Amino acid sequence: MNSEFTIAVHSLAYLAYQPDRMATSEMIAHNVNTHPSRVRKVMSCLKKQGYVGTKEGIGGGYLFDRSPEQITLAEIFRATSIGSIKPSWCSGNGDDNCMVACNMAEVMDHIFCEAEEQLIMYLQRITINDVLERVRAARQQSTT
Amino acid sequence: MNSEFTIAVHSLAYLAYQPDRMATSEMIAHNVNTHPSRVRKVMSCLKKQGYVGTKEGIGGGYLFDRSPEQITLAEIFRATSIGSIKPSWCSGNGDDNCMVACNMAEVMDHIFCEAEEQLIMYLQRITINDVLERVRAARQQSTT
DNA sequence: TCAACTGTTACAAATATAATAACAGTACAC
DNA sequence: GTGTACTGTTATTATATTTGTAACAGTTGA
Repeated sequence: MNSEFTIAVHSLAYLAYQPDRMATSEMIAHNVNTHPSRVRKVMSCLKKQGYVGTKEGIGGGYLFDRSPEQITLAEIFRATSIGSIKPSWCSGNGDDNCMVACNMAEVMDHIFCEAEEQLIMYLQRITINDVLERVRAARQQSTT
Repeated sequence: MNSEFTIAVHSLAYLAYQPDRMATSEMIAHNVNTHPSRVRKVMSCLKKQGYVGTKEGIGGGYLFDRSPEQITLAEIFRATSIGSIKPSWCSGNGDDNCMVACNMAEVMDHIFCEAEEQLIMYLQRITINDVLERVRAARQQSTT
């Protein structure tokens, strides 16, 4: 799977963690441990879908546009990584006369598509707020 | 996801399609449209798990060891591609003092792990025989 | 003992992913 | 206005992963 999903979730959790302040791409990138440009690319996508607000110019950056309890990971997955379950390689057709060779790609495609739907149903149950709660719980455990 | 899963499923469906004859890696590779060496690598793995029988030497090749109705795609996935849902890149720790930065990798890891379990549960419901049936159904549709 | 296989390793080629640089556009401070 | 600090976007380079291919030891049967 594409790691843009990870970047998006981490960035949103970071925004949820400090809800009042605007965060610049540089701040987020430092927290996520990647390049600011990559963060901007992902956040630009999230902005278009209405998940975050942005402000250009001095004092600008990113801010939540909806509440962290409303946004599920399913939505983020759809925005950033739809179709990434299916491998790019597909078993082609080396034998025109064979029923299996001719139709396997289509059958596998369908299987990967449904598999992704299952995945999305699972991600539907997790919100950005849940992620932040889990982060808090993980911290708790590592200090005991 | 790793395409070895696709190669494995295609190969097994091909074996199920002509259950009496042994198929060589070359025959399978031609049908799957890849290199015989890649097929041998995948099949070697399936052999170790007891899904297919192999015979070396003249007249050798691969043959089903269990019936196609028994083998689910979940088993094949586990044998070939476990762990491949999770992206190799993970959001690292650029900020030691931040709870989010420190624990996000662990939280995401857990999410990907559970997501994979969901996927496996879905694949559990599909057997190699089902795949062959779907191939037959696809053929049916394309001729009408 | 030869031919036709598998099993395995090593390496080259192709592709995908991530990092980085660069710069136009925007908003605010002065 | 002009400078500064930001986003948005594109292009390019570096790195990692995936796939294809070759090579050869080991096995089996004619």
